[in-house]
Formats: sequence, C-alpha cells, structure tokens
Amino acid sequence: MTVSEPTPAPDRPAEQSAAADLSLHAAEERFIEAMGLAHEEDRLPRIAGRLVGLLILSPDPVRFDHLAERLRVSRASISTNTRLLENMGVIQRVTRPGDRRDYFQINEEPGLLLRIADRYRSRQASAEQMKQALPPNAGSEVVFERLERLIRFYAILADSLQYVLGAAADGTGNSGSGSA
Amino acid sequence: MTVSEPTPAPDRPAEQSAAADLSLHAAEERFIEAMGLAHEEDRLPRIAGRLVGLLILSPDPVRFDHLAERLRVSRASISTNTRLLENMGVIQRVTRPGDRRDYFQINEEPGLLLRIADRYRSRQASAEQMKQALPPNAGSEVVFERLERLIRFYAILADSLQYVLGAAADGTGNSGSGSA
DNA sequence: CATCCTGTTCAGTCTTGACAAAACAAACCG
DNA sequence: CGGTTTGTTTTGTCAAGACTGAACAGGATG
Repeated sequence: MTVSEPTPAPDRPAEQSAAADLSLHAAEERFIEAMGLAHEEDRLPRIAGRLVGLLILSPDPVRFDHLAERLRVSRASISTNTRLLENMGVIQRVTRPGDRRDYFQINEEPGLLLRIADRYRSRQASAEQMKQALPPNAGSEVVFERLERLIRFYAILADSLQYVLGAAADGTGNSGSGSA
Repeated sequence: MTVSEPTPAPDRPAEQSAAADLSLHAAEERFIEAMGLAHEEDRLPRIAGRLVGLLILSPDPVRFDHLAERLRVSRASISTNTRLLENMGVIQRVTRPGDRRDYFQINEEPGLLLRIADRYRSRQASAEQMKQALPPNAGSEVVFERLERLIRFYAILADSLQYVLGAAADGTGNSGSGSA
C-alpha cells in the first residue's frame, strides 16, 4: 500500500553526485556478491544469496522480473530460488490488488536463524547420543570430556542464535554487542 | 610414550559384554557418520568430518593407516584430508622418536571454532562496509536498520564462538548450558 | 476464442569437487 | 646400492547440483 516502485531503471538515478552514486552502486554490487558467497558456504545456491543481498538493500518490494534483470539471471532461476527462500522463511512474496505481478521482500531474518540453530541443535543431539552410549568405566575419560565440550559448544551456539532471534523480534537495537 | 595401539583389529575387542560392545560400536559408527554429514554442511569433505569424529572418539593418537582401514577409504584420501584438517588447526599430526609412522589426534576444538568465527566476522565486515557506503539521507532508513541488525547478528555469533573458545581453552567443564 | 502475460516445470549442459588408483618421492634398511 | 615402507601428488572418473532455454499452465483481456 504505502509502497511504490516508480523507478523502472534503478541503475543510477543520479540523485546526488555521480561519483558518490557510482561508489554506492559498487558497494551494493560488492555486498550482493558477498551475500552470494556467504550463502554458498551455507549450502544454498549462490543466486539465492544474491537475492537475499539485493532484497536487503531494497526498501520496497521488488518485482519478479526486476530481480531477473538486476541479477542478470534467468527467470527460471528467480522462480526456483525465490520459492526456495520463501519456503525457508527468508523472504516473502507479496502481491497487490489489481496487480498480477509478484513482489518480494526480505523477512527480517528469523527464518535463516532458526535454520542454523536447528542445525546446531541436531549436532548437539548427535554428540549427546554418543556420550550416552559410552561405557562408564572404559579408559575413555578423555573422550567423555571431549564430547561434553562438544555438546556445550553446540548448545551455546544454538542458544546464542535463539537469543539473537529474540533481539531481532524485539526490533529495537538496544545493546550493540560491538565489533571485532 | 604413554600410548599404545596394540589392537590391530579394533572391530570388537569383546572386553565387556558382547551386546554392550556391539551397541557401542554402532553408536560410534553413527557418531562418526553424523560428524561426516555435519562437516559436509560446512563445505568440508565428508571424509574430513568422519576423521574428526573418529579422532574425537580415540583417546590416543591414531596411526595413519589405521585411519584408512577404519574408515575404509584410500590412503590418498586420508593424506589429503588429514593435511586439510591439519592446516585448519582441527587435528594435529604427532610423531614418535624411532617411529616413522604419522599419528593424528584432535586439537580440542579451537581450530574449528576460529574458522567459523572468522567466517562470521568477515560477513559482519561485509555488512558494515555496505552500511558505510549508504548515502546518509536517501530514503533508506529501513535498509540502514536492516544492515545494523545483520551486523549485530553476525557480531553476536562471532562473539559467542569466541566465548566458547575461551571456555574450551579453560578446559574445566563448569557451567553446562546443555539443553534440548 | 485467440492471445498476452506471468510464473513454474522440465530437460539438458556445464562446473565443481570428492574420491581412488597409480605413479612418485623420500627416508630407512639390508 | 636395490628394496621397503610411508606419505604425497597426479590423473581420471563419477555424481551432485546450479543454471538456462524451452515448453507449459493458468488467468486476464481484447
């Protein structure tokens, strides 16, 4: 409703200085590409990652075919990957009354987080299972300790994710847990 | 020195009850396999993950060729993957005076953690870079906020890892944050 | 009803990477 | 020295899956 996508050619609207704009565009490309790479590391198609990157940078929902144009990929790939991300809860498909086109926007994180958290939980469970199966008095105190540490490791990771999830749902950027 | 690997056929030494032993072996197989899968998700060869699993369960360093036997893979694969894990700091190659063989043992986590933490740090940096490049007064407060959240997200993840790393270096399994 | 328009699905190509067998290198042994 | 033992590197095979073009399906529209 409140949205509008009146920029059919968003390549460089040249609102401010051309130089600043150029560097902005370059930065966007870099960011999008980085998201592509990052998601590839997480076993997702690179295009899915680029989609996420592009949508993060888009204040308003983006039209299906704009995605294909901007990312220079086939509409088939857009279709496949948007659906993938949609099922994962990472992005949302939005429609408008009287408009046959599909638009997409990011779903402010949660989906992604839950996915990763689950992964760690299941690894934690795996290690716990192994610990249970360990004979109580074999010469494996070392192994026992290792497994406990591993369990603790995965638990903390998953917990942290859960925490961030809560903070994200909160929305308010209160306690900035700073940088490196 | 204090170690000894006198079990050439470690399939089932039958020390305790055969039933218990069998289930132990099964549990080990499951765990090793799970580690293989988990590491595959992290873009590492499955064999590397299995190696990690096996070494976690081995109180003493394991001989190179034993690894190949136990995991039923070629020595070439063992060579490649042990070196990979060694470079990542996940495992250590140990040698003994008067023994030409190579032995391996896990490096009580840190390497793995650091690796993952670095990954998140670099993603955090990527988002930060994008935030910097954002024009101050464009209609992109939403984008700005999203990026800040993303940065916070990656920061917390990396920080948690760093924390676990500290706890691991500590060694004492004190506060078990283990849950479902 | 013929025809766009929009998104999905299918079939094919191409790249990537894991793995193994074999050739290789280096250290040791007789 | 030849011959082992041990690990590495190279080469080839194979499978997985990302991406695309083309065919397809459903709904609007003249």
